[in-house]
Amino acid sequence: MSGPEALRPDEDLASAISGASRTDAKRLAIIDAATQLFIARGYDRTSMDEIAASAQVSKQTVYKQFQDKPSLFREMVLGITQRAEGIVEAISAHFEGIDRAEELEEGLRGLARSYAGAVLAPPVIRLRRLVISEADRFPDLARAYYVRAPGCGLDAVADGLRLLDRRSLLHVDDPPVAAGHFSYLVLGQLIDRKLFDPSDQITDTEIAEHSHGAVRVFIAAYR
Amino acid sequence: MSGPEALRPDEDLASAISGASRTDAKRLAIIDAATQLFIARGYDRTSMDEIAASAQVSKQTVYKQFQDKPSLFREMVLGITQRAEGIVEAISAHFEGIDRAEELEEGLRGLARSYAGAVLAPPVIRLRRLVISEADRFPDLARAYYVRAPGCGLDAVADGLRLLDRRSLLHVDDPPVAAGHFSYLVLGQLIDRKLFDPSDQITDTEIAEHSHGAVRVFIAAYR
DNA sequence: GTCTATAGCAGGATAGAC
DNA sequence: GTCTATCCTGCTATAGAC
Repeated sequence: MSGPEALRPDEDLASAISGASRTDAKRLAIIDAATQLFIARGYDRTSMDEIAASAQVSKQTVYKQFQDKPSLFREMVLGITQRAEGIVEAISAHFEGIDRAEELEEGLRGLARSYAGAVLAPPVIRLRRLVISEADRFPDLARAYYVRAPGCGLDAVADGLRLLDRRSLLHVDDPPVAAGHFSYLVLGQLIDRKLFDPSDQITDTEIAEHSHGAVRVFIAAYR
Repeated sequence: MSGPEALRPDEDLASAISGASRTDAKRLAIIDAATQLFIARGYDRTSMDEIAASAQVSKQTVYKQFQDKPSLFREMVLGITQRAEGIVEAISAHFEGIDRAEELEEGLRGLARSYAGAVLAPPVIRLRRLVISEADRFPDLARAYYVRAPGCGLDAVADGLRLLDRRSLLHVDDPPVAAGHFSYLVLGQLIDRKLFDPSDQITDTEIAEHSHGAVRVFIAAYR
């Protein structure tokens, strides 16, 4: 609501300069605490008391800022999802760096490694599990997340493959389908492992080896 | 515990003949009700009262048969997982039916279709989501499920690919790795869609088209 | 506007009748 | 061994003090 664009007399100077009112700061603290707790403990096992305590705010303040627990959960998930854009840019950058045929295999390997590294990062995979877990209770939220996170990744890969097709480095008739093949060759099994076993620490070496095989298969099919 | 192999004096004749005591029958009814409810509503949102009511048994009987809610959940998941063996046999049968090079592509397509159909069946995918959802609370159970269900599927595919390699229909140096490629080319994206959107009805036609593309990529890499 | 206190309720687990 | 009734805890959400 309020932002740095206006000085309102009911705010003290410090908060006006910092660009956020006290209530906005508390709102952020609440969202932050909710993010940590929901991701770490799940929806049902996180109580509004815990969120308030962790945000160092009273429970009443939480209910002033957010209508109820479902609303807070929605805002948290949708807010965090916007940060997924970083991955998309990284994917595009990798593709654009592939100019010549000799660079193709190593370029795709590098892409696969950073793609997998981003998706398998502990907070990211935990958020994925959380959203999947609550897909029955929040079906619209799960669909929105799918479009914004995995969907955007797939789109970025499709765009990149279209580029490589134009550069005559690959033959890609149907970029979205090919993007699905690439993405799930690279990510499918690793995501599954992490979803079922949160404690499974997938090393960079494993990711690299897995990416190597996945890229080899992909290139064999689309060269 | 008890079964048809022994007549025990503390059971009446009818239950001895039927092979199950009254308590065993109730135990089964409880497991059955728990299966339906846990899969439909999740762990936290299913109460022991509901399970008892659905099994037409008093709550006390539930607690006589099962120590507590976690125990009941564990038995339910491990019990249902054993039925996954049907899929494994179907996979093996498909592979063994592939004898000649002309049959390869269509044979693998048929395999892919029935593999995907089995894994994406609503109760199966819901169980998968349930186990993933509770992976933090029941890590041992999630690992056991992964080994018994997706793991067995992967093993069966690896065995089949080894067979096709021996028959010189494919070149498969590392069957487990190739099985991962095949399985996640076929299943990855569809599982993801269903995990995020339970209401997404994937048609047989979609499965067939997806399988077609996945098998084309796989064969291009492993022929 | 923020905190303390509490209403109201649901669910897991148990005690005691039969 | 099975059912009815109950205890206790923990949670969401709100009312009222300051």
